[in-house]
Amino acid sequence: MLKLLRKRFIDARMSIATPESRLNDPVAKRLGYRLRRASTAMMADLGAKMGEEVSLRPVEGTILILVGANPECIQSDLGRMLGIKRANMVPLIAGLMAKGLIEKSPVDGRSFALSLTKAGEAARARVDALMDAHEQQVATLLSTQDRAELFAALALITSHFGDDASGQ
Amino acid sequence: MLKLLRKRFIDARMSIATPESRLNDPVAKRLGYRLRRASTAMMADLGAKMGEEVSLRPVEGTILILVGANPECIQSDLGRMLGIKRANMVPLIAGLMAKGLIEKSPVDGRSFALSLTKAGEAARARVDALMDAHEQQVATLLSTQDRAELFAALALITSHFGDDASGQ
DNA sequence: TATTGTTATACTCTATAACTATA
DNA sequence: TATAGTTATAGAGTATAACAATA
Repeated sequence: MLKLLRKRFIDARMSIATPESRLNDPVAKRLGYRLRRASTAMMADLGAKMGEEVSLRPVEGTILILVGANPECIQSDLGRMLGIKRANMVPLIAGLMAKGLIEKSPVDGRSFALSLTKAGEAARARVDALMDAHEQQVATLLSTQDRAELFAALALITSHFGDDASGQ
Repeated sequence: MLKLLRKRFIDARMSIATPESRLNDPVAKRLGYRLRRASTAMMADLGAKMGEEVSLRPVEGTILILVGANPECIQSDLGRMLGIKRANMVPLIAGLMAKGLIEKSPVDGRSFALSLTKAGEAARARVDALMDAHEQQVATLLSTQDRAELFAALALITSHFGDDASGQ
C-alpha cells in the first residue's frame, strides 16, 4: 500500500528531468523562505568570487569597506553596525590583522582604533570592485525602478523584524 | 594624531543615542547585504516564535510541511528541493523521527518513504498557522502589488545565482 | 555601573570524502 | 554506474556566560 503510493512518485519522476520538480512545494509561496533562498544564492556567488580573487569572505570584505569609510572606528561599533556580537568580532578582527590588512592603535586603554594598512586599502578597493560587478548582474535582471522597490521592501522588512544592530 | 581622529568619533557619538548611527555605512547600499539582513531578521523572528510555540526550528517545520504535501516522498527529494545535502538531511530526519513526528517505511531497500505521524500532522498544522501569522505581518508593510513584485524579484535573483536544488 | 575586549564553549548550518547497499 | 542513506569530520556563523581592565 505504501509501496504503491511511492510507486506513483517514482513513475511521475520517470517522465521528467528533475525528480523533485513534480513534488508539491507549498513553502515556495512563503516570503521568508524565498528571501532566505535568494540571500543564500547571492551570498554563495559573492563568496565564491571573493574566495577566488581576494581570498576573503564577504564579512571580511565588508569590514574592510567599513573601516575604510570610518577610519579610527572601534570593533564594537562595527559589530553593532553589522549585527555581529562583540565576542564574534574578535576572531574576525584578529584574522584581518594576521593578514596585515588592518591595524589597531590604542585610544583609551580599553579600546583600539582600527585603520586599513596599505595592503588593506588595496584589498578594500578590490573587494569594492568585486561587489560592484556582483551588483551589476542584478541590474540586468531588474530595472532601476524594480531595484529601488526591492530595496525599499527589504528595508521595511528588516526594520520591522529588527535588524539587531542594537542590544549586542 | 590617530588619537585626535578617534576623538572626533567619540565627540560625534556623544551627541546621539546610538553610537554607530553616525558612522558611514557604505555597505547599506549593497543589495546582497540588504537581502541578507532582511532574511536573517525575518528568520530569527520566525525561529523564536517556532521555538517557543512548537519547539521546532524553521527547517524542521518546513520539512513537516513538505512531507505533509508529499506523502511517501524520500529524504533525497526533500534535500534537493531545499538545497540541503544528503549528508545533512540525515540528522534532520532522525531528529523528527526521534520526536515522533515522521515515519519511515522502506520502499526499495535503499530508500524510505516518509510520512507524517498523527503528532506530525498536528505539528505541521501548527507550523503552517504560525507561518501564516508570520507572513501576515508583512502584509501590513507591503501592498499586495508590492509583495508580488518582491516575490518576482526574489525569484529572479534566486534563479540567476543558482538555487542549488540540483547537483547535490 | 556600563563598556571594551577577550576566552571558552556550544549549537546550528554547511561542505567534503568515503563507505554500504541497492538500482 | 548511478543513487540512497549513512558516518565522520571540518569550517563557518551565531549564541551565552564569565572575566579583566577601563570609563
